[in-house]
Amino acid sequence: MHAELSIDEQVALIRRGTAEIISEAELAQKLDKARTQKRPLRIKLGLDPTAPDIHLGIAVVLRKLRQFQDLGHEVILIIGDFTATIGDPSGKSKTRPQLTTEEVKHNAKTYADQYCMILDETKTRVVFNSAWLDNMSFADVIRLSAQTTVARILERDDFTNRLHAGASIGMHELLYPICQGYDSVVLEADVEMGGTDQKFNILMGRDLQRAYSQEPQVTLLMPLLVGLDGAEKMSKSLENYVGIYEPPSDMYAKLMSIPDELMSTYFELATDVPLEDIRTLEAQLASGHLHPKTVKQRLAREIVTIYHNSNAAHAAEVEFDRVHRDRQLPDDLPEVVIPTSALTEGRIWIAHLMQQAGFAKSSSEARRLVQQGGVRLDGDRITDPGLEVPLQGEAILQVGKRRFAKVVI
RNA sequence: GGGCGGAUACCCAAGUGGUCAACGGGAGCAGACUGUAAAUCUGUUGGCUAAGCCUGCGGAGGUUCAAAUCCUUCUCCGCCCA
Repeated sequence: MHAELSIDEQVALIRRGTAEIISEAELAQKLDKARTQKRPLRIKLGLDPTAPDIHLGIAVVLRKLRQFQDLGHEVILIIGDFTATIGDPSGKSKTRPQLTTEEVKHNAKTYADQYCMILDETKTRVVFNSAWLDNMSFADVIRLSAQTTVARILERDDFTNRLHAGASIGMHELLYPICQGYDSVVLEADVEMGGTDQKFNILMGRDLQRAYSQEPQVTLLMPLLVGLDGAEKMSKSLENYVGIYEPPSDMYAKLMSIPDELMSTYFELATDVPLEDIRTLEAQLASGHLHPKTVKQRLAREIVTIYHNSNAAHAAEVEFDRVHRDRQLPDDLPEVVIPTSALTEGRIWIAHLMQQAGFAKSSSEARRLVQQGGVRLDGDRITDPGLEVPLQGEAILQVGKRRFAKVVI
């Protein structure tokens, strides 16, 4: 697709959004060699099958891989089914739980079903690292371990910090970077991609490749996308993520909730809006020519368009304005059917109604919400936590600003 | 192998016999304000048709009128020495 680009142009394209490339010169060299030898580069990405839902954070890396594919290269996704049983200690302050083989297999399959949303399937190979790691003998492991030193492994921040803080470090965790690095050796990877938290592991791959007389892989690191909370990196477990399979309206609303300061990062990492345009937007925001909300709406539209289409993005925007700006009811309300058995003489306690609708985990919580004025029935605020609601036909239950349900018998 | 210290709610962290459903911070939730957010302010955060009752401070026992607090034991974790 971009095969006519010069090497410099290709490097510039790849550079967008990256946090670090080790090194650009090596990358240019490899790109050049690939062109003259007509051999696509092997771009490696290790995926951790612990959290199988692809979100915008992982998409940052996948989209970069897609650029490589568009330049004619091959992507190898390594499902770390073997290494997941160890648990990558990266960025963790404590030992990760080890997954069972069954859990890993299941998660890995989900990934494989999802990556094609972003990647070009014809240029993607999916491999499981258990294919070679499973079969290593203890002697093999010892030989491999001999390629590095304890001091080298302990250079890693997470380990040093934990050691210092008196936290436990499992022996097996020390082997994690070696396993991942060995993957690169087996695959003879030309480039390994990852988030900045993967720097150490990826660099270990370079060391091991040299030890096995291979040309070391280029290390390409993407920034970790900050999640919706504006503080932590986007991750499933922190529930601050936008999944690429989410419905347009959810995706749109979630994106509108990011702090303003995050907008340009999101534009740069999660959309295809050209860098010059992003700089223009920033300038107009700074000078007050553009309202932050209009810019954020553009962002939300751009992203929804990537994973759905522009019509869906537009519809999501209309919906969002209606619910959040105009405080109207959403278009389609989830319906909650209340069995007649839950009624006493045609009435139901408000707390139980809320629980039925899934808006409160306990009647205590429901009470609190009522007392705090967060509950409305057919638009009227409810103040009495003991209220017995007479139910006939249907009613609109609202809890907080964004949870709605149509209650029917 | 020996010595010492620790485990409290979503997380961090007070509390060392009753006044403790448990200080404080973070985070979450709700309300106000907004631009949808952020920031700010306020309230709230075990359960139960509740001015009451039940469960609860790593697990299991025990002492006591009364235990998160004392004793025994078990599990897990850290530190120091070998």
